[in-house]
Amino acid sequence: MDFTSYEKLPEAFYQRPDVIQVAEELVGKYLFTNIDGIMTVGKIVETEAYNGRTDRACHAYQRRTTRTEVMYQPGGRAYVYLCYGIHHLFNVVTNVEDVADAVLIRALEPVTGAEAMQLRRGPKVKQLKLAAGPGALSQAMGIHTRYNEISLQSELIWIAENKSANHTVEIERDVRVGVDYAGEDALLPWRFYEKDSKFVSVKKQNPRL
DNA sequence: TCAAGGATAAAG
DNA sequence: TTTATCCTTGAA
Repeated sequence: MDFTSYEKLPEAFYQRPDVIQVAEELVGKYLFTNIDGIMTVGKIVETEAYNGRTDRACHAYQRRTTRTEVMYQPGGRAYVYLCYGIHHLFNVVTNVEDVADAVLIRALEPVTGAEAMQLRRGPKVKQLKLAAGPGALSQAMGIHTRYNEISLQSELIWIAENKSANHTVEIERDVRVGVDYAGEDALLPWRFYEKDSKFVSVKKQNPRL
């Protein structure tokens, strides 16, 4: 696979003030990991935005603790945390220092290293499900909470765009998954995914969006 | 439908 | 120190 037309997103991409826009623009970009000597690449097909100031669904909402501290760091780092004691969820920190925002990366379409993803996920997992869902995605890509806080300018985990792609992906918008605890903020249309992609984790939940 | 599982944050 | 809860998954 030739990646010469792929360019790593600069810190400035992540440090912009509107996490909603960043989440939307991350759909169609490419997540790379080079972990345990294995390069894996997937096209991002599903994301969610979390806003630390207004959004009850965000871990950093009205709190600055050991866990959420990384979200207060400058954009362009990884926020990886353990969910339900089992799943490592990968987020991208956005916005500037002291302003806590993040984008959850929820699903990928495998591009390179599908065999490695299959090995990490287990033999029974279907192709379409290799990285469909945030926990599955991290397992497929080798992402672990040990990589919390690392820079996305590193050679371990990064995101790139394909400069030679001549079509933009069509993007659908929906409510976020698994945030019922957030009251009315659970109704915000802050999930973005590639229209008609079979690699998305959850189908449309609110048809009016 | 439901159990798995460990870290987190707030309460005691 | 205890306890409820969690940005989920896959097998029943």
